[in-house]
Amino acid sequence: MSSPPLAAARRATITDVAREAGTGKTSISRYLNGEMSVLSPELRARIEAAIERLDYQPNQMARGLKRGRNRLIGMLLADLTNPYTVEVLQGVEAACHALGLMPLICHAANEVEMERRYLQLLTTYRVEGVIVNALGVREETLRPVGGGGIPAVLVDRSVDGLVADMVGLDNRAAAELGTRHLLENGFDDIWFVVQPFEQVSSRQLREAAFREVMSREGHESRISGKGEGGTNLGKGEGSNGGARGHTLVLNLAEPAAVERALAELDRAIDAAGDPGGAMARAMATGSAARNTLDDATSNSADDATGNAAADAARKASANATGKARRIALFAANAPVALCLALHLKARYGADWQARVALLSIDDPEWAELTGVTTIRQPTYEIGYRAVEFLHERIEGIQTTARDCLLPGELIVRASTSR
Amino acid sequence: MSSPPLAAARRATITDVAREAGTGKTSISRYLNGEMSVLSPELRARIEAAIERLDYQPNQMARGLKRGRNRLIGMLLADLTNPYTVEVLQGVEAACHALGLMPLICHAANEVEMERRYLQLLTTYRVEGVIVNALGVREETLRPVGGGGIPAVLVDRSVDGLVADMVGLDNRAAAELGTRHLLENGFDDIWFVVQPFEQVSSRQLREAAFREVMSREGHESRISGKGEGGTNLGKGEGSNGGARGHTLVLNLAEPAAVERALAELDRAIDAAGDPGGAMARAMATGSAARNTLDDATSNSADDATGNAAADAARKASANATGKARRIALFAANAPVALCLALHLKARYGADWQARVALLSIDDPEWAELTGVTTIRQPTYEIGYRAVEFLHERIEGIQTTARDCLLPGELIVRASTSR
DNA sequence: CTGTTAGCGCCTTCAG
DNA sequence: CTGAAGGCGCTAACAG
Repeated sequence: MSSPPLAAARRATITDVAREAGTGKTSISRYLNGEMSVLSPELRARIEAAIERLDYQPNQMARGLKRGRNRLIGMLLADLTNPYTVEVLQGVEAACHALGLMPLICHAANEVEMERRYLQLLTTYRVEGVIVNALGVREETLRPVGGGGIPAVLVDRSVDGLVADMVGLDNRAAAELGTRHLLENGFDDIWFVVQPFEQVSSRQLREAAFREVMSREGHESRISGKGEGGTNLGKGEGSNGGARGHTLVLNLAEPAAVERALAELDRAIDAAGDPGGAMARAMATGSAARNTLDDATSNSADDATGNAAADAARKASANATGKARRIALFAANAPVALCLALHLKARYGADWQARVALLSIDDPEWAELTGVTTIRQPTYEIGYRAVEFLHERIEGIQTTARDCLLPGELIVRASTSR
Repeated sequence: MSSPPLAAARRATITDVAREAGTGKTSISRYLNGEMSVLSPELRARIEAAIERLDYQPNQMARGLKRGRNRLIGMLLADLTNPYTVEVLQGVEAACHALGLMPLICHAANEVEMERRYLQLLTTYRVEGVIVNALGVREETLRPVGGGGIPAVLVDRSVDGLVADMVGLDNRAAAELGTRHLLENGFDDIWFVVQPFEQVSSRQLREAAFREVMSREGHESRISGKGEGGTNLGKGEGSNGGARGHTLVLNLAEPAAVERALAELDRAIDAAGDPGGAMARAMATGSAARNTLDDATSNSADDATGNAAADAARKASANATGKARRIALFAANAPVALCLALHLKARYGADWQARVALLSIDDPEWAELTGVTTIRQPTYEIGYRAVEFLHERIEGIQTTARDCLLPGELIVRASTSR
């Protein structure tokens, strides 16, 4: 009986409520803002009733316009496809919830142009602050943010021109943790695989730390996969510390580059030999590689079932100089790890882990399923802290830019454990 | 030289620009709204300059307040952890982008209370519409939406009290596609595993379709896992069509319930026998089950390496009545599939797929890696269409509530292919 | 305790 | 072509 008409009736305004309650707008406003002590119980009751009757809900836009703060913060995400991002988001949401903030989530989906537009949008909506997980950002694009503009805090990576709080993984420590683990478990060749890192501070730090640890421990290391050929492999066999380090750049945005880099990797793996006899086993059980990714290195004319596998096996046995070298891949993050795993599975069959070990920063849901060793980031806390920082800035704190580096946790799984 | 002061200066308003340009606010407003034909080139140039000089950006809140529309739409998500959700989101973003809408993303994180609060928040921000991927919603909680309230379109599932457009997977067809595939590939026992489906229409439809196809094909089927015991298994062996269907409810929100359900599944699997000799192989290679999930059914005192596996193998051989039955699991969505896969891997070792086949609706990134067969939803399109529908509603279209059912695509992988 | 009076930043008649 | 005036829904001094 009291249900409103079906046509989308205009929402009630504060004026309507005032009229309905037989009072002025001010009292309604006071009620809305919880200034109960200043309202006679009688008036208060009338207001309550009126609000109920009209199903009134205050217009946040108008409130914001008036008081100059709208409790909105922007959350700019580089890539929601990355589980890391979703996890951080959970922390952000929890913190916002606790602090009475409302996050506007903007997903740049790996496009710089989107990033620019969203940033622009956020400022025109007058959010009180932004927390930014930026992709390659030139200072230019986020001029409105940070320093002289609206408060900002960076997540996972810093941006060159911009001074602002930042919270993320302790990349140096994490990379060292992983490298040490691989070294201690006796791997002979360690490939650090990472996306192009010129633009992204966290990748830079991880790569640099990897290289530093390797050399500090007396192992040699070099970079490849950046230019065209990547043929600077196979030289300088005379390593001193035993293990060899190698950085491989994997540009996931460019299929051709990915293919080239993976081909280089394959050559190295084939050259290393087949310690566990994985190839033979894989081919015997019939669960061998179906070569789904175009693989430039395999052009043999074997039967369709396992040509890549057969090819690899041949090379391996031909190459066997005696004892095989144990090889491990250290992925700089989950997307890289996934790409590697998919490729390896396609090339070496379901049993690929017997041949190559995989360790990854980030701990995606499939890691446990696959038995891949990982370094889990404290994602939830990263998100939570970011909002706390931002909140302090919004409240006017004037500290100099802070960095919050949280430690990662090594989760050892079958892939690297003996 | 022209960089603004470091202190966060108050943003310029339309009044500032008018003064700076030596004109009235009206002309600025006209410029902002692209009414160029009504401005003398000279004035227009002055305005342009003033805007540039002041780095002016119109306040969207104020605009919205005035004209009554703010180009904001709400996007209420049940669970961002589910890859399905992220994929749909991509479509939504693309469509919003194309239509000049800005989605406010709200993540309920599987909590009904959050859902209620966000819905409330969205309406107080006067979004022009909402697209809702609801979790268990009582009509009550979204009273402000649909029918008499703000335009809404449902994604993936419908809500009982609410009449609104809805777009999602053609669940009947998808479930039939999967079931048929399993039947045709000669599986003897098919378990349809699904989260509690009373509240969620899509789950209901999938389950019902599964059961219907089974019986239409002349196979029997029954439900279990809903109550306490779930001991209604093992009766009525006399099936007519050969294959047996079974629905298992897996309440992921309750660990105890999960454990019980999985235990029932284990019993069935053990009873079915070991067609491929998977157990023996797994134990031999040393990659056998490390029992990470607490498994209530395994309490043998074997060595720590493979107690569950050994236990299972013993039961299996003891149970072998001659020819083993081939068993397949049909997961109603990705979260269920992941839970099953993790459990099976823990119990039967890395080679678990030789023993049980897994087919899942949804196509998460780990499916390809694991070789699990899936039915991929047209997620991107679902999101895109949802926004299109909503946009039409916002523009005032008056059609009766529409349903858009998109087909799923079967992706056959090793798990079920012979 | 309560109502009146100004705006917040912008858009929209309506006269110049 | 251009500008002045009024108001969107709400809050914040000021008086009563």
